[in-house]
Amino acid sequence: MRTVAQQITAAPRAMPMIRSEPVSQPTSGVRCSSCRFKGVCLPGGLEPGDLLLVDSLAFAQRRLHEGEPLFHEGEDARFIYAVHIGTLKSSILLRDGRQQVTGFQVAGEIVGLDGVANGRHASSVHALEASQVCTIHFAALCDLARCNAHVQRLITRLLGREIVREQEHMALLGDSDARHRLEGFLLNISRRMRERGYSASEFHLRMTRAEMGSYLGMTLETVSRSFSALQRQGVLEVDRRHVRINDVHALAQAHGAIN
Amino acid sequence: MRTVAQQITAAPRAMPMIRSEPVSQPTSGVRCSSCRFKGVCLPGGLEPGDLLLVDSLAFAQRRLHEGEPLFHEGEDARFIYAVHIGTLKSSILLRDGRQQVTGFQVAGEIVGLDGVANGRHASSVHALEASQVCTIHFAALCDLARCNAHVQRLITRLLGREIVREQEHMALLGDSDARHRLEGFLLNISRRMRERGYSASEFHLRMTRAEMGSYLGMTLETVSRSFSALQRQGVLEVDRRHVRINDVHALAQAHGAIN
DNA sequence: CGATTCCTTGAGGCATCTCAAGGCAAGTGG
DNA sequence: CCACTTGCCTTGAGATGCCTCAAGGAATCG
Repeated sequence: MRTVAQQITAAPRAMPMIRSEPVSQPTSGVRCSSCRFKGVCLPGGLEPGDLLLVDSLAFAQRRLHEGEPLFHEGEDARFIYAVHIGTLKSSILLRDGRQQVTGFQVAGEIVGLDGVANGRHASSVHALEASQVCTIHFAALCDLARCNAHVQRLITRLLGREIVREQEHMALLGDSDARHRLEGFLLNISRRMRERGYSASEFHLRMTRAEMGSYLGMTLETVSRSFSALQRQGVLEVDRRHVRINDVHALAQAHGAIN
Repeated sequence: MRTVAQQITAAPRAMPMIRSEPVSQPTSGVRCSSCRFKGVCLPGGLEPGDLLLVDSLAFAQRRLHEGEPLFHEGEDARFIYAVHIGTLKSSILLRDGRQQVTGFQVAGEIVGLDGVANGRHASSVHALEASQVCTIHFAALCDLARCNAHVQRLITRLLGREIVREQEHMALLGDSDARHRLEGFLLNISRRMRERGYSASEFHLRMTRAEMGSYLGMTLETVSRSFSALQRQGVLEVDRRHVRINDVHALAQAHGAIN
């Protein structure tokens, strides 16, 4: 239990609370409870009562054009963002000036969590297509957590999942074979598409070969050649960014088992 | 560098390791407020009053022999752990059965955060030398957070820092040149040694060439050759696991600036 | 229609991997 | 105390998968 006094003194000192600050055009008032992605997104696993609590934050929306940055490495990090429509890409700057892609985010996924450690973003995020995000004032969310253990657990899980996701990425990068890395990437996309009600076997990639390559630790030429090789093997059919996996289950089996 | 851990290593004779059996019984009652690492460890940045609150958890200690596991991938994750003495290694199992090292932890660093997402550890942790950890019941820590916003912020920062740390590791892996990756690794160790009051230029590595290689995405032979090359260049002197960097500052400069 | 961006494919080079041999230090057992 | 074993490291030689460089095709756009 906490006292009212603690609640008052502790809250505003950490971060100034500016709730629906108009970063761009605030299409204010989007609520999780009526969002089609509530199952997989921020409030995933929350009970109806707690969901209403999160609704009270009434996330402002922000639209992004293709290529537009959401935020840059080093910038002030007061918000985290949930992808509502579209696809984003996260990246970090390497010491030699190259950009390393650390992730791709689709609807229902969260970006900006790298900023909660010290209030500065450690990565940059750009839109790969016309997109829309919910801007979530992190301090406000934390305030909710103070009144509600479920919301507190939510934040912890959110950050914890991000840690696991990054570990999975490292496991992917640990694969010594370029073709296998691409397979793993495509299977990952496939699963996320399925979880969102889209086809697991046929989808449209939103990123360039170079961006895939950066994410997977290879050059764009090697990505291209790996696609061609997988097509020759009859694993998939690829036409530019459109991919059809012939047998997702078989591929997953083969990928998991064989070297 | 002489650490406390080395004094301990000499004493006990090697004994057969039985996997799941806890070797130590909790030496209860270790408190953060009297720990030499309180500045860099879990309670870093906490004010004295809040520190006493964390003290109330009175962490049980657990001793680990060299090579002994702290926990395994897939196991129930109710605790997180702070390294009190010694060095740990975290790793994940790749789909081909190989073990990929994801991190090394020294005194004052936290392991087990990958388990807070869904209550199962996503990685395994082993002791690289005789070590000692504080076992922190995560749910109990979260309970404290409910009474105290600073502790809540502490947990968030803890998880957030882990996210940033993993991103830094990915940035390291993104470096295309093996020698540069090794340099980056040594500079990282150097910084952590300095932060703990040890020499930044001379230290003893606790892991094998193979473990370094796994962490850095190269074979043990390439690690060895890279060490030799750096020695030939006059950057450092290496004798087995003992490393002396001739000019840390110059190396950091060169590493940051040049390709 | 030219400019641009993205992708594919080829040829050659090279950094790293693989395989192999040997050295050193520490532990083990006679 | 000394052979023997074991684990770890170093170095060499050859193989290779990926990178670099280069050219050209296809879609998109102003």
